[in-house]
Formats: sequence, structure tokens, C-alpha cells
Amino acid sequence: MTRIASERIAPLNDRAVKPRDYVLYWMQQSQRPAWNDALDFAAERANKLRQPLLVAFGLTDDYPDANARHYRFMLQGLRETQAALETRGIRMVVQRGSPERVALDLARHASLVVCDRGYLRHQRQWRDAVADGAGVQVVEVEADAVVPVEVASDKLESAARTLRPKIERQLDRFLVKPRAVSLRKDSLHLQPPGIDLGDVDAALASLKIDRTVPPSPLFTGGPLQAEKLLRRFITRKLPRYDAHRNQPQTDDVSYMSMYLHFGQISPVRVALAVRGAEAGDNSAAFLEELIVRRELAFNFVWHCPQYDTFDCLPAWAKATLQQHQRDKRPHRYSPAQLDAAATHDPYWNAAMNEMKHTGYMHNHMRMYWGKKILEWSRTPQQAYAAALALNNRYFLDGRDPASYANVAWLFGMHDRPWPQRPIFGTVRSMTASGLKRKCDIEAYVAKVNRLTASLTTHPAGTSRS
DNA sequence: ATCGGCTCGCGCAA
DNA sequence: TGCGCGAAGCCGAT
Repeated sequence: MTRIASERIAPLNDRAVKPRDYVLYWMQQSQRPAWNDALDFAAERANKLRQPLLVAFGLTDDYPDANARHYRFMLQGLRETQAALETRGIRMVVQRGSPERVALDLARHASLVVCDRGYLRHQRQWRDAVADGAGVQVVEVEADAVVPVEVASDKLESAARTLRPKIERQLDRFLVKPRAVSLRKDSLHLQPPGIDLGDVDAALASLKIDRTVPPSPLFTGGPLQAEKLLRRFITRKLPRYDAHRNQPQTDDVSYMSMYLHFGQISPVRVALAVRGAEAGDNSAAFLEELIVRRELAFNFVWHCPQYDTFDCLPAWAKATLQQHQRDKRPHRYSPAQLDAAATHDPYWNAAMNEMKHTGYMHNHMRMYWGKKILEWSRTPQQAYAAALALNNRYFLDGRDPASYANVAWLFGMHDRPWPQRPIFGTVRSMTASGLKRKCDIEAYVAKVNRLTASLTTHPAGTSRS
């Protein structure tokens, strides 16, 4: 029987399993062929029902806030996942259309539908629509959190410190390596129509999507690349992680966030690998971010319906920011000026350029970057919208629960009050002098300048790896 | 270089 | 009810 923790598995409707043509795994979040509990669960059910397993992904042109940068990274991963599943005798089809329509269409011939999990508004709506519209049982399997959100906590947590002990006491149960499931029945004879991903750029060109942001010239999507970067992180960077995680001039970060965002790597796999490296405080510091902070973000978007607006903030933060709404702003920039990285602040401009040209920004600079948007916008509400829009537009890991929590943190979420300052009130501020004091910020600026210069010389498309 | 003060609310001990 | 303390804060005093 299954070794998947029962709390990962939840029927979304009370319909029966029916004797039809295949078990359908509607893959939408967990876009990977291994360390995928949703896939494994579907495979086990298919074996038990003596049916083939069909995997399907719904590729919509209208994914909220997505552009060519996100789509290419995702298609690179889907192509690889499709090929990997085929070698195991599993047909995976990528169909053009709104995900819930694609799933419902293929569900008409399915005995059972298995899906993975997403916490954002639209992801929940898609799953509700499939649970409602499918004529058979729909079962959701959580494969992208270490501790399923409602197991960790039944309420909106106010800070990491309140969630941390709840997560930690569940780790033994949920940090386990899955057992590979082999399929009794091949499904390669199933030939539903689908997009040919053989040429990712051709597939990309066929989509009607926002192309105003080009693909990242630096980062390649896919589970194999995620594994490669994970191994590189553990051998070369983890030994300095604790000391360097707030040092943006270094490269001692994992780059896992974008792969986690697209489900191209399992957080359980990453956690076990890092824990197994036995790097002491370094492992602990990384696991805090990977598990506690990331799953605090899941808790946030799950329990707070207004997760993408100023209204989600705790009462003290909203009150203090509103009290300082009329404070004089010595510097004021419009969203367009921010987007152009054309401010008076060379540190901020460097961060904006890193984000814009690579699809990534060092963690420490994300805080400074966002705090300055609050300081330089006409109102905190406008700052909130501007920070979130830029975040979701340029980051490969944008549009993730972690993005919404990170932006909210800039405005006081999951934080505590600090001394009164103009504009910020008691919300934590950050300053250029702080950057100078704590890290080699000039080296960071130089690093970004080198990077953007080399990317201009060797433009997009010639990605590394 | 290091330290204290600033400031609020949660959770736990009493 | 009181108390300690918290994602990476800042600033001025020593």
C-alpha cells in the first residue's frame, strides 16, 4: 500500500470511481516526474484498478501575470517531464486551454481524477471547478509542501515564530523519501491530441502570450537543471550559507525558488538533501527558509483571501502606514521610473536591473528594493501594487505564495513594530547606509553591471547549462 | 565594534 | 496578568 502520508490525500468530491478508460493525473503544480506524491498516488490507483495512467497538463495563454519569461522556463520543464514519463511507459499530454477545461475534457473518459495542489485563488478555483464538473471521484494530493497547510495550522499565523514549532513537530512524519512506483500497464497507446514540445521555442512562439519580458538568458527550466543546481549549492555554497545569505555580492544561494515555484523540484527532496549534508548551522538556516518561511507563505495565502492587496496587512501596520500617508516624500518615483531602474539610488537600480535582466534578485536586495518602493511611492497602497506588479512581472519565482508573503512583509506582515520613522511609521525600514555597513554593496553593483554587460553581449536564447 | 532603546501582540507561565 | 521575544531594522552613545 501507499507510503504517502494520509494527510496529503483529500477527495474533492464524493463521486464514485467508475470503470472507464484510464486514471487521469491532472498535473498542474507538481511539474516533475519524480518525488511527486500526486503522480505516485495516481500510479498506485491505476495499478490497483488495472488501468493505464494518463497525465495531462492544461496550458493556458491567460495564466495570471505570466509572460514569455515564465512560459519558456515552464515549457522547458514540461518537455523534460513528458520525455521522462514516456520512458516509464506513461503518456503525458499537454493541451492548450484553461487548465480546468482541459482536465474536465479528459475526465470524461477517466475512472478517477487525481490532481496536485495550489494555494492561490485561481488555482483553488480550477480545482473546485474540476471537482464540481467531473463525473467521477477527484482526489487532490499535496506534493509541494513539506507539511500540508492545514496539518501545520488551522489559522492565519502572525509570524514565523508561531508557525515554527508546529511545523517542526511534523517533520519526522512528512520528510520522507517516496518509494518509486512502477506501472503495471503502459499508457503509450493513448493518443489524445496535444502540443508538440519537441521544440520549446516553436511551442512558445505559437502561444498568444505577453512577450514584453524576454526569457531569462541565465536560467534554464527543468527538473534536471534543478538537480544540478541543488548539487552545486550543497557542495560549493552551503558551507557558507549562514554567513553569506545576507551578502548579495556573493553567489552563495540555491536558486531553488524558481524551480520550487513551477514544481520542478520537490521541497522534500531538497530538504532531505540539505539535511543529509550535515552542514550544521548552514543546513538549519537553509531549512528555515525552505520549510518554515515558505510554508508560512502558504499559510498566509490560504487563510488571507486578500493576500495580494494592502488590506491583508495586520491592523497595526495598516494604521501606522496610513498615519504617515501624508509625510513628505523626498524622493518620488512612478511605476514606470521604477521599471526603468532610473532612480537616484545606484544600489536600488542595480537590484532592479538584476531582476529585470535575469529573472532573479538576491534575497537580501529584495528586502531593500521593496522597502524603498514603499518610501518612494505616493501612498503605501500604490507602493504595494507597484512592488507586487514588478515582482510578478520579472521574477521567475514570482506569482508564488512566497511572492505574496514577501511583498506583504515589506509592509509589516509577519514582522513586528520598530521605532517611528517618517513614511514607514513603525514598519521596519531599510537604508543605503545599512547596506554599506553590513555588506559589500559596491561589489554587488559591480557584479550586476558585469552580469548585465555580458547578457547584452550574449543575448537571450543562449542560456547556460 | 557593540549596545540599548524604540514598539506591538502572541503564547506561555503563573 | 505579566513577561519574553520576534526575518535580516535604525541611530546615537560608548
